[in-house]
Amino acid sequence: MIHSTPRLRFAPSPTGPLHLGGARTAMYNWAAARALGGTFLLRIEDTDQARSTEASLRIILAGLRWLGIDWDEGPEQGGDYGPYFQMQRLHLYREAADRLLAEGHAYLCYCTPEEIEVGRKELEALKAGFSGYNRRCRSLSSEQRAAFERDGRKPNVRFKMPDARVMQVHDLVRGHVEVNTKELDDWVMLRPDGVPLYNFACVVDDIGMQITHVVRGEEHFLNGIKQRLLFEALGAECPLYAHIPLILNMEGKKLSKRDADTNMLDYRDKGFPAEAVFNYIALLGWGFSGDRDVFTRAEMVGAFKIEGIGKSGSKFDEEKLRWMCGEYVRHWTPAEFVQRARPWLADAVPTAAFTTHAAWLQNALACYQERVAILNELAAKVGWLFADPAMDEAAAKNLVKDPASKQWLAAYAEHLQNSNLPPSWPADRQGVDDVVHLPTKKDATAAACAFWTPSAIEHDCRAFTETLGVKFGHFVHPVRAALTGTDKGPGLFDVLFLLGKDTCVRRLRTAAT
RNA sequence: GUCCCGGUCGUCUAGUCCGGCCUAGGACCUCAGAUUUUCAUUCUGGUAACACGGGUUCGAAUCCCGUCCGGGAUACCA
Repeated sequence: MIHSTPRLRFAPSPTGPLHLGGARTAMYNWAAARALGGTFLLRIEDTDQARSTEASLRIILAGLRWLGIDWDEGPEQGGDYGPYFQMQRLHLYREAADRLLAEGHAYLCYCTPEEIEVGRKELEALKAGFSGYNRRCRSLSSEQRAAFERDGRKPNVRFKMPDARVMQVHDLVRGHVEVNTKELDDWVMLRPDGVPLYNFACVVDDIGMQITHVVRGEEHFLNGIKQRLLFEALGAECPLYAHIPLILNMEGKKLSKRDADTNMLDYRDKGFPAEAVFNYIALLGWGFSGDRDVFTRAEMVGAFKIEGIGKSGSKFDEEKLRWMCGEYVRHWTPAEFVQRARPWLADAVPTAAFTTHAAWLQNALACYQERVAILNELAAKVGWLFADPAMDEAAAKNLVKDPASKQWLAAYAEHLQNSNLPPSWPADRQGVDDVVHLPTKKDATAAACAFWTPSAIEHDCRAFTETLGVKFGHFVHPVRAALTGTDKGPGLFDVLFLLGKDTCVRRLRTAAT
């Protein structure tokens, strides 16, 4: 190991939001740093001035925070190895470039883009395989150089690649790989305006920030070769590299806007639990164990090894992500569920329900905890709790399936009128044991409180259907339709309990007419 | 074109390094059943894979070679 403490980084360029792939890269670096007891830092690669924006940076940082990926050094955090924005480190690149120039590892290139293109075409015509920059400026005489300067040409700084050196490298994920440097260009390190290009800035900073491990997408594999050479030229030891496969869509193509939300914050805003998204992303190329795939961040850190990342590409599966979300939602306590769902309920639930009728609301929402995976699905389901619902098609059908059902409803309305059904929200429900946490504690006994519990209501209802001479199974469907306007949802007696006497009676009578 | 990497159920993967414990395990999806007042949850069970062809070996998903397919790279983007 190069440095005593492992130091890892995530180095996004703020040219767009934090997407799935970036989130995974950040996560693996983060997890490795935490697992190794090292430092995780953020470095902002903002050298693409045309595309970098402040807004993107904010979105990236928010996305990371949302996923629970925290950094020890970087933006809004500081640290001893800053600055952490590349545009604030230009002098460091200039220095390194001068050194490389002086030591003969780099040279000035005066070629115009057009000239480079012409050179490339010529090499291509040779059909010798590799085609790139023809290295014309490598061997410029001082006269030629002076002539270019007189023409007002401003030089790039190019790195001198070895002609045909076989690089034997070890990649933490790919293992032993050999690459011949003849496949590589003399690449540009520094532009005339002093702004560095990716490979150069990356290495100068990895040295400066004492990075020990680099986990990044496989599109950087060849960059890794260029970078190793640069580390060597600069007399520094290079970090351990791990190049991981990309995330693909279900067709095996590059993930696009059509396949998944490209912005992590979209998942947040739709109500995907962050823990679930984190958990799911972790699984894209890494396995917790042979027989478990639900785990906490801490458990991941405990089990994570860079070498354990898979070599084959993985496809993003929305269905499994959705399942994972449900898995997390169901494990929250009812109180937690209310609290976490609240932002998505602003329009669907009256504020008073959260404050003066919190216990009642908690009961009501608890009924949906196993029926919802993504929080934005909730609002559309709970309307019947607060306002007389419109009847959907399936419910309307259930209402008329049996010609006698309207009579049942009318009779049941009368029956409930004289019953111990709890009062309706938002009327005073004092004395009602609203803390039964439906639907998990249906067995609370009727004797325990002044008003009926769901199980007591059911008991009574079964008896009632008998006196009515109707099969219980037939009876419940029209009642559910009348009360909720749909044919799905919580247990019917939870519905009655939550709605209370006045509302139930009113809706039954309305449906009976 | 050239170079690099990969290929286990439809999907994510375990197993591959150190061949036998793999008649290939788990999860999602799907199907069937159970529970049930609906939906959902839960439970039980089923379908489903070592890309193909050659080797090596007593024995190969695991090692070797070839083929095919997929991905990545080949910038004054990162």
